[in-house]
Amino acid sequence: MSEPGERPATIEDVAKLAGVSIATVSRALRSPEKVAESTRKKVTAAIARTGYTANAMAQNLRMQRSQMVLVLASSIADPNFAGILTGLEKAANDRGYGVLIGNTEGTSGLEQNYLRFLSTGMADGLVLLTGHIPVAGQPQTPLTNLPPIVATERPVSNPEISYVGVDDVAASKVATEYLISLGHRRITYISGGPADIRSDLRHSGYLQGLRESPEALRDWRVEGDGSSESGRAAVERLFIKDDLPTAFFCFNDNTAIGVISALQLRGYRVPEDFSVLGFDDIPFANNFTPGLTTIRQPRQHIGEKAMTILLDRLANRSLETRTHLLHGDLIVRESCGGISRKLK
Amino acid sequence: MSEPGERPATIEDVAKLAGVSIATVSRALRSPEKVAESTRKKVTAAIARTGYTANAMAQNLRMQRSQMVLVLASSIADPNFAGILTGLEKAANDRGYGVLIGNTEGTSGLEQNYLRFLSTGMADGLVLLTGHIPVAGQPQTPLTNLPPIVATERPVSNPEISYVGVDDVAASKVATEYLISLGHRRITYISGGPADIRSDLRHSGYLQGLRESPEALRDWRVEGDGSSESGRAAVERLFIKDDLPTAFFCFNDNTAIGVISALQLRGYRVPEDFSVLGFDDIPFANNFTPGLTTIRQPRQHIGEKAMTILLDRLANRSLETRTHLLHGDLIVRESCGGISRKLK
DNA sequence: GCGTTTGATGTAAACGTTTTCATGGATCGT
DNA sequence: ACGATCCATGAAAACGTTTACATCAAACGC
Repeated sequence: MSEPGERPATIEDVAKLAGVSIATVSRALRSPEKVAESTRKKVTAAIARTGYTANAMAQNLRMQRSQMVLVLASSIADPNFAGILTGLEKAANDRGYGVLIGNTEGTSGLEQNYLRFLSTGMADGLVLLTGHIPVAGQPQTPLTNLPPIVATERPVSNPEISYVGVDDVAASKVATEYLISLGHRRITYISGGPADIRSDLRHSGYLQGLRESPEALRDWRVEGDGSSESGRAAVERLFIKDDLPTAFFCFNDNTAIGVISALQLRGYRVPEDFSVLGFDDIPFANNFTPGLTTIRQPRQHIGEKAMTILLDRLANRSLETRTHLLHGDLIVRESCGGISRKLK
Repeated sequence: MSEPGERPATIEDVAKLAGVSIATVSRALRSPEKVAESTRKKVTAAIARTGYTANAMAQNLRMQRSQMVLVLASSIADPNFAGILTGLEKAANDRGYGVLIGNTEGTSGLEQNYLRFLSTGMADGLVLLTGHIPVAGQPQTPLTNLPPIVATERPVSNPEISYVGVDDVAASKVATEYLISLGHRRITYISGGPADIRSDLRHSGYLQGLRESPEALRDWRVEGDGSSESGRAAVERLFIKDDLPTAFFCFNDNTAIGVISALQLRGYRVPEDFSVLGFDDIPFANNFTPGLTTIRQPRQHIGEKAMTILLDRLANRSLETRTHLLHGDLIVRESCGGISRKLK
């Protein structure tokens, strides 16, 4: 029904048409068992005729909620973002929640700006992909009384905040052991920069892996920052010293790609001359030549789990904050090989 | 100051503290010129003391709007999505709007589901990245009385819907002319599948490019579907016939990557033996080896422009629907070369 | 000085729901 | 047959705003 120029039908229109009160219409929709079969039918018919849909603003105002979750990311373009968002979105939608996104570009100003969704009640909960708790610069913004928050992708050190992510330490250990099993004894870890906690976690997993095989034990860490450019730079620095590893374990796939292209530029081949192992399994890892051997982040699962924890918390505020680590599989492609050819 | 367990301050708390009516508080905030300097100061002070922030639900209910835009995408993982979303989000945020995202996965069921945001008034406008107008399967959902809609990334053929995107025809013509200028006379176009209008647009740009040079004029179109796998398959089919081009103009970068890897697998080199030109300039085009020569989509600009048009329309409903085409630059990297070496 | 304009403020309606409480009729147990 | 219980429904309050309208004092023109 609903004519072109017409305003949307309200609960009152339905009530009038069905010959009942608005309370009954509301009940027929929200708790049908409380209303007589016969009148429920009348209401249903009236709803169909009017094309009524409940106004969400009015509902949410009355019920003091928004059915909306704010997702704050420092970069939408991050290769991991899409997968995680897919998972977040799916879990939210399954439970009737909407996902509001905010791109902070790492600036505190934008971050503050997005927090308005929380303080005005337009969002009930917060998912942080930024790696830090939004700092309330203004005295106005009360850090106390925060809504439920869950961090993903990058951990946040705060007991009030749940975290869901891959088990960096365990996965890095597996990765390192794999390199050792291929015969490598000189393995460099290229870090993701000092600001990123994950870089330290992966480093410590790498150390645990090395510890299994005493002859390989050398904490050989070169600083990078997670960009492919920093991977290239790291390789160049190693060549200057002429002290070279036979394998690289990189903080992420971007770095690994940088490492590989730097090596290729110098005329070396991967995996024949050097092995390179990444982290993330970004969508492109498979299209790269050579195919990247890497640790896969179960991005979608991470997103789903994070949203589930958040919504559970929203439904039951007394729930504990949790930190939930998911397993990251080693994906073997072509960028790692045996030590045979050079050994040095 | 807002104590821990306390409920957020309302306009009434502020009014009481300032010794005025709630109407005056509202006016002090929305139209300060209507309130005396002295009382405005009292109100401001009271607001600071209570930490008051207006409840958005109440505001929006009263004002019959939501300050929210729904973005419907068929795949969040699409390499173009992040850039466009960044632009959409930026423009929306600049004007106080929020961005609600919905991942339809191409299924009509999910699509319908997300439309609830529109019909319940949780969103004021719609951005479509799906390439089609959501079909209302149920008689309930009235296609009449739709909110302002703008399509991006994929055109939608409907006069009621604005469109913002790259000028596919012009850009494809430039791409083809570039290949011709390198000396190529046998140029294949690998399509993006029958379902995608853009594939036809790019094809017709390709034809226009060929027309400039009579000796190259051969409408040589091979069907693909936009995936790298389909690029690979297209190459294989050409090799079976043993009728080979010297250059490939591909519907998108994914296809181009598939084409290149198929050629490399057969032992050919790009660009020495074949030239391959893509479309999109996906973030990875630069990291691929060889670097992809391609047409760059100004993703962020597209997003910003689309959102601007939508919000303008929201502010002034009588505005015309528009279709706005942006220029796509040719980005020259390494995947295209002269014809010299083989000529055949 | 007296109507009239002006300016600042308060009162109350409205936005569209959900839900508590009251009401009245039917059903029950005895 | 009568009080108690139950069930379906309606009236009205509440959620937190914005804004049309009323009010009243001060300033104004003459």
